[in-house]
Amino acid sequence: MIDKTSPMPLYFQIEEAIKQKIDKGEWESETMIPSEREFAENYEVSRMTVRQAINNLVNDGYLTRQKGKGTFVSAKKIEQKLLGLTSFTEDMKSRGLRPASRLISFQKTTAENRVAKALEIKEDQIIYEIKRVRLANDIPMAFETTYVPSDLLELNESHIKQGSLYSEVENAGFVIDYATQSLEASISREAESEILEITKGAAVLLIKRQTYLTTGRPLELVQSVYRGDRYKFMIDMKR
Amino acid sequence: MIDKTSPMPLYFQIEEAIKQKIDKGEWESETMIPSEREFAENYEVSRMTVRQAINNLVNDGYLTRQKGKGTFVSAKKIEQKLLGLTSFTEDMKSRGLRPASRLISFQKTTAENRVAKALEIKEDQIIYEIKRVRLANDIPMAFETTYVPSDLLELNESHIKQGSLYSEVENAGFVIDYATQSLEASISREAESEILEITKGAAVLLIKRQTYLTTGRPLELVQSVYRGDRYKFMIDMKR
DNA sequence: TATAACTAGTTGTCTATACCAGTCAGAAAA
DNA sequence: TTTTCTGACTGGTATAGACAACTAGTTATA
Repeated sequence: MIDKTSPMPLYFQIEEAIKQKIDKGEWESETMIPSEREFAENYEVSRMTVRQAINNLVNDGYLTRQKGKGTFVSAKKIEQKLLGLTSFTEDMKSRGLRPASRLISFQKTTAENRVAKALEIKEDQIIYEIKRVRLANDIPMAFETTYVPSDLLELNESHIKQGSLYSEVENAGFVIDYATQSLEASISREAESEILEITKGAAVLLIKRQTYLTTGRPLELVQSVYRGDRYKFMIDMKR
Repeated sequence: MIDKTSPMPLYFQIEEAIKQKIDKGEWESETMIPSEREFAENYEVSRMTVRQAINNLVNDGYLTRQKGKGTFVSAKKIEQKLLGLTSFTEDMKSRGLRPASRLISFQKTTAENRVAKALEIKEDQIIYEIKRVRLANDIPMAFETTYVPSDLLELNESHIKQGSLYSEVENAGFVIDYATQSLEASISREAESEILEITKGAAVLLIKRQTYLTTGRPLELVQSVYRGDRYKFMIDMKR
């Protein structure tokens, strides 16, 4: 499992071995992984070498250490890293609210000019268009429209209904690299007012997000209309 | 400089010592810092301990290593990270607009409850209250109110008019550590409408920012009302 | 029974040492 | 003069061991 004659550093090999077990689901979230001393004995390396491997994985967010207890597999990675940026679900949970979604429509269609530009595709290319109402404690919070190029992923309604779009992205072997987001204040139009259960002309927060893969290709364009009276966008910038 | 009897880990003390030299400007960007072996000898600790300190600073983006050459101070970090978060001026410049300010009022007053809580001071404590209109290409963009505890800094009108508040902070030897920000959509009230030259009831973006020093003390509370029709808040999340 | 002390297991900190792998300048050889 | 080599520097990898700090369960004690 570990090749001491390889030019690859031992700690790196151990790192990959652990990452694989996590990615393959052998070690699930919250699982305690073997202790540093166990690793050291099994792989016949020093404990410090094991620590270097684990340290890197902790820095990358794969693992969490707890003094006196052990080292544990972190919750899913993408959700953590782009927290608040990608996931309505996580955003609401962190505020102590119960998130839910109601699918309004799901269809394949051709990209109109504005969307095509954002997704860097041709105007007549087929895309998925997903419209959802996002709820917190059963109160409508936002109206969200997502656009995804259909040549990237194979999607159907059940994917959207039960799980995260991002787990599908992962399954397809794609990795999200970064996202850009814009926020602006506006006044609700007729269409949104009804769905969000607010009066026409009420304040709304328009959030537009574009997510990019490590390949450089845009994965999605998400446009959300949040209720101004119920939603506050929070952001922390450290050091 | 390093206290071996302290309960603080040695690597942490070394970390802080290096950070200080960087923050104080003693070691500028691109400067090569002493080698790991030098540190070890000077502080009378093992090289591995020095490496742990440096590793953390590399992970935090303060330093970069180059095998065979040395370890170097990274380009300025605070400006990078907090850019667009702290400075209206920089924000506008990056959009190709010409920023300007018009001072509406500058006074010493006592903190009301809400402000006192945010600044973590007592309700009757003296604070500066600075009200400004922020302009971009001579068009009113935002109405900004800043609150700063008066025991932290000595401020007067000319400080505000000519320069940045932040250069005063620096002069006083303080270092900004992090900031939290919230954004929400609302409807303009009478008072702002006039100043921002918009109709009452137009969409506005309320931005509230709290800035904290490395000492843990809040430096300022800033409340801004941005015109919804002219301002879009942009944010990039990488990795 | 309730509390205190112990114990085995965990990660955290630290040492002293060794050798490997790039970098660069100056000495030696062509 | 130009090229090559050598040596002294840098950070990178790895070892073996020690003790501290914390956790949780067990055992001894009041």
